Amino acid sequence: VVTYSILIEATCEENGADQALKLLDEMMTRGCSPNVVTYNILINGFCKEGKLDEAAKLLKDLPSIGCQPNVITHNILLQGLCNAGRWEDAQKLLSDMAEAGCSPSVATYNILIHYLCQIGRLEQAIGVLKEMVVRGCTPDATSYNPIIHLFCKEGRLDRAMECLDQMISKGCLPTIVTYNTLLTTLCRDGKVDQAIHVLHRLGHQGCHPVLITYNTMIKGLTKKGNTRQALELLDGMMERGLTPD
RNA sequence: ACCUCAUAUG
Repeated sequence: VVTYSILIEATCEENGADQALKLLDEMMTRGCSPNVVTYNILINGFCKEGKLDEAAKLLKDLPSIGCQPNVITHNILLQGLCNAGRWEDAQKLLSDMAEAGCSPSVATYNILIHYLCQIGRLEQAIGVLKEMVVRGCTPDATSYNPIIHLFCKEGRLDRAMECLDQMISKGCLPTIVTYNTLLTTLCRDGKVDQAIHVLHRLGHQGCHPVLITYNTMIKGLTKKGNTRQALELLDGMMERGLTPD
């Protein structure tokens, strides 16, 4: 079943999910039973092609085929619906999920937060963040990053920095993406000194600057006319084994 | 073997 599932995934990517269904038939003919992973792969294939109704139908039919959908099955469809902006259908899926006794995972909430932030619904996104905690899911950096990004986009750098402090105080480790988001905004706003300060501190949270980090900082410094310090950073990045582009 | 992939520079 693993062999066939891998092949079905590759077929989805190269020839589409409809073609992959033929391979599903073949595996069953040969006496090999697909499992939930096999079906998840197919549902994901349909979603990636925008064939959401096909994906939804397959999910709905699973129990009668003798396969119980799991949280990943639902997350896959949820992501597809969000990408298509079908928020109502996404809500419906969440309630179906609850009804089926399938508990949301961190990824479930992250998909929702990311979507809400993309469409600028900051308050709703924060609502989901709070709800996941109540429901026993611990937010991770993927939960916080889109919210920080939206704060930055809306010119609320203060709230973004607050959010960073909050995640750290709750024991959630920021990633370099978190810092790149903040550094970009600091540099754009001309607050390069503060950016430098943050750059020097991100190592304390287990993060390491990457190429994007340096390009952002160097841009910020040169914009301020501080070419000397920009050149120092160039040396610094090469010392760390990073190749300038 | 399956779901989140988010951040720049130009």
